[in-house]
Amino acid sequence: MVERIVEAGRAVLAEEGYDACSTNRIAARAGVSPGSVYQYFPDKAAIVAAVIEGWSDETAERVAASLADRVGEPGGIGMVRATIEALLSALEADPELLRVVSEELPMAQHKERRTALERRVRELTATWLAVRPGASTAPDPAVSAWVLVLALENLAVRWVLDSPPVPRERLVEELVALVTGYLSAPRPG
Amino acid sequence: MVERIVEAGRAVLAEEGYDACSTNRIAARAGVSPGSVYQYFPDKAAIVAAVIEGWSDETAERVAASLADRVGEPGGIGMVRATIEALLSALEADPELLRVVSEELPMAQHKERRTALERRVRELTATWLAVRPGASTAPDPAVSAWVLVLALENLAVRWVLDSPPVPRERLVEELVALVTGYLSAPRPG
DNA sequence: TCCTGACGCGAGTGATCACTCGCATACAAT
DNA sequence: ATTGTATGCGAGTGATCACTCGCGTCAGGA
Repeated sequence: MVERIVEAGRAVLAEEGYDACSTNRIAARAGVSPGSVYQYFPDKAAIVAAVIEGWSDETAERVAASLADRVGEPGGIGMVRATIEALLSALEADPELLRVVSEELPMAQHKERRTALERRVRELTATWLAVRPGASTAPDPAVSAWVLVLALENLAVRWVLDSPPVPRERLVEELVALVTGYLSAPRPG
Repeated sequence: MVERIVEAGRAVLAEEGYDACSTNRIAARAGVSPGSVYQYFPDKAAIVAAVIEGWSDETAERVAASLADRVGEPGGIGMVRATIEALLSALEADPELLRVVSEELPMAQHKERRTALERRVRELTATWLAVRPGASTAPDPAVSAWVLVLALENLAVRWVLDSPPVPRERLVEELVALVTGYLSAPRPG
C-alpha cells in the first residue's frame, strides 16, 4: 500500500513533472483517497523523498556494484570502460525521472541523498585508484576521485538528457580518454 | 526603477533563497508597492528571468572574454590555465546567487539561457581546439569542446558550492591536468 | 489658483493546495 | 445478530501568494 503510493508518485513525477505533482494527483493516480495518503506519510515531502530514495538506491547500486566487484582486480582500461557503461545504463533506465530529479526538483530536498550517493562512488573510486598499478603519478586518490566522479557524472547526465549528436560508443571512448588522460597527465613536482 | 526591482530580486534570491522570494517580499525590499512592480514586469517569472539574465551575462562575459582574447594565440598550457582561472573567478563573484541558481531554481525557467551560455563558450573552445598546434590528435573539436566545457563547469561549480578540502591552486592544477591529459590521450584509430 | 493625468500605492481577491476530520464500511470477536 | 475497531474516504479548511483595482498624490500647464 505504501508501495502503491510511492509508485504513483514516481509515475506522476516522471510523466507530468514536479509542478503537476500535487498530493491529490498522486492519490488519484494510486487509486486511493487523499486522506489515506496521510496515514502512511507525514507530508508531501516524505512521498517525494521515498520516490527519490528508491531511484537513487537503484542507480547507486548499479554503479557501485560494477565498481565494487572490480576493486582489487588488475586495474586497466577495461575497468574504466565497464564502470562508464554501468553509469550510462543506470541513468538511461528512466530518463524522464532523471530529468525531473536533476532539473525540476529543488535540490535542497534531495541534496543529502545525492551527496551520499556521490560519496559512496567516490570512496570506491579512491580505493581503486590507490591500489591500481602506477598509482604514484596521481598524488592524492581522494582528490582524483572527486574530480573524476563529478566530471563523469555531469557528462553522463547531460548526454542522456540533452541527447547531443554524439553516438553512445563515441561518448564512451571520450570518457575513457578523459579518465586515462587525466590519470596519466604529467604533474608539477 | 526597473533596475531597483531587479536589484531587490537579486538580493532577496541570494539572501533568503527561492522559497522566500515572493513578489511582495521583492517589492518590500525594493521599497516599492507590490502593485507598482506589475507596471514594469508582466509576472513574477519575468523578474526572476531578469535577475538570472543579469548574472548570466556577467558570468559568461568574464569567461568568454578570457577565451575570445586568446583564440588564435599560440595555444599552450597558459591559455588553459587562464581560462580556468577566469571561470573560477566568475563563479566566486557571488556564491550565494550561484547556489540559488544551480540548486534552488527549477531549471526549466532558465534552461534556455544556461544552454545559450554553454553553447557560446563551447564554440569558442572548439575554435581554439581547431587552430591549436597538434590538433590532429583530437578528431572532432565540437565533441572535445562539449566534453571539456561540461566537465569543467560542473567541477568549478561544485568546488565553489561544496568547498571541499582542496585548495584553489591545487584545483587549478587538477583541472589543467584534466584538460591536457584528455587532449593528449591516445585514441583508437 | 485650479485642473489634469500619470504614477504609485496597498488592501483586497481568487485560485491553488497541503492537510484534516467526521463518517461509512467491512471485518473480527463475542 | 451485535458490537467494537480499524481502514479508507472525500468534501472541507486554512493559509499562502500571484496578481488587480480603485484611490490618493503631486507633477506641470493654463
